[in-house]
Amino acid sequence: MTGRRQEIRERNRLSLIEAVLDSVAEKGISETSVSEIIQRADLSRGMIHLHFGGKDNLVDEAARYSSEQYYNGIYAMLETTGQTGQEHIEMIVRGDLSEAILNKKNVAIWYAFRGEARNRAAIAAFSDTRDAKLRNLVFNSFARIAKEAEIEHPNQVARDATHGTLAMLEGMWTDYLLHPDSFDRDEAMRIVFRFLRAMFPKHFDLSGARLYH
Amino acid sequence: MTGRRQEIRERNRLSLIEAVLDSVAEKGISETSVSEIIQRADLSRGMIHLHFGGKDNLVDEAARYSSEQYYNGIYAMLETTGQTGQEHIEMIVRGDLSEAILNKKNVAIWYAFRGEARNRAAIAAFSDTRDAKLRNLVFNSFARIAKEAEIEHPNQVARDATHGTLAMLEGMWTDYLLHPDSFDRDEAMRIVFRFLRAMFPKHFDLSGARLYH
DNA sequence: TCACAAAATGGACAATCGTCCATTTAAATC
DNA sequence: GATTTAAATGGACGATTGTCCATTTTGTGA
Repeated sequence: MTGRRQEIRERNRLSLIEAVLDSVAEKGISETSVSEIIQRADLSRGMIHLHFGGKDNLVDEAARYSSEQYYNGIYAMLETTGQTGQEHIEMIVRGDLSEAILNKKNVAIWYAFRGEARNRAAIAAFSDTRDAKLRNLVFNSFARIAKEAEIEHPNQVARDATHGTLAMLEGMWTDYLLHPDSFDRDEAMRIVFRFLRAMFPKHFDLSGARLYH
Repeated sequence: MTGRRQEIRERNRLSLIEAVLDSVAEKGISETSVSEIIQRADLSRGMIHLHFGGKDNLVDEAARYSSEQYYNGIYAMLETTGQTGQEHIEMIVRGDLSEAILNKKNVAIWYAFRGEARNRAAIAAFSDTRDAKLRNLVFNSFARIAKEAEIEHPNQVARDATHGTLAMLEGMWTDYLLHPDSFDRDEAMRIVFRFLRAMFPKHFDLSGARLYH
């Protein structure tokens, strides 16, 4: 009949990955042991070795999976908006600060992994991949905006804008990490757009993209 | 004679703290074991229990020590500069991005601890303390600047400027964490001051504080 | 110089870690 | 329904973890 066998197998594999993410979010990396993982996944001890060859590989895979989820989320949002550079940027900023992406669990996972990235090549690689993909997306939008704005060094300005915007978003994430309950998403967005308006007054205002100018 | 006894005791105590920081910087928190620590400190196994009551307390103490070092560094720099708000801000930005403070070891330590902060109350508290002290310092400077600038809602603007500036610096640290060798300190500063110039054109230019206006 | 006490030592200890495999379970095929 | 085989189980294993204390070392004051 169907590949029921393989279906169960893949479900179990995914259970392990999600168990790692749950545990990392809840207890941190250093308390995410094999016992902890298999208990959360409700599977037997041997499964980690069977599916991933060892705990470290599983953790790496969980980091990869988590990174992929983030990028998919941002990318999906991008397809629901207009095609101008400023609309893309607005969507990335809004998406990056939205409840769906910037929430307690994701932030806990992301910072836990990054704290270990320096000492785990595989995790560093995924961290880099996520960063590079996003950076490229943002740069392309700013490059279009800078060209439209007819300013002097459009490439240099687009680079600065990319760098500054991503740095600010990163800082907002840290704010959220440290004070999730008092964090104000609207305020965070307003500050980012204040920066963008200063750089591209024809393209942004304090609430996001300016469409007609 | 002198308190030679106590002097050695305190030196050993400090050796343990520094051994933790070295190990966390080099191998990460999860590989910083008691064996690793005492080997680096060149002391005997029982010393951790003797001085700190246990490994967790020692790690917490190391986090506190590291946080204090950071703040002392920034504060010392502040005393070598002028007294205007914009000079203070410039010094904080320069200091925060200087080799003395933003270097591989400090960054590795800081992010490793913060990755665990969510699950360790003591570390979260020091992280918060460092953040609150700096935030207060920056806000006071911006409040003076905003007042001088005679703008409409000086307190609100000072808050936004504080929030935005610290978020950006935070993001720059992350950049450095991920790509320490290609990181460009001057570029990072220029971007921050570009933001500040946009908010307070009479007080900042792309290279820092404007003194006369 | 000796006796005292504070400090440091290093190994014993139980608990936990991650790995691995002989065995059992159950889906797929005949 | 019987046979085959891939998947899952769960305990054994040695290594390593952090704690703790009986013992040794060493600075201090008599």
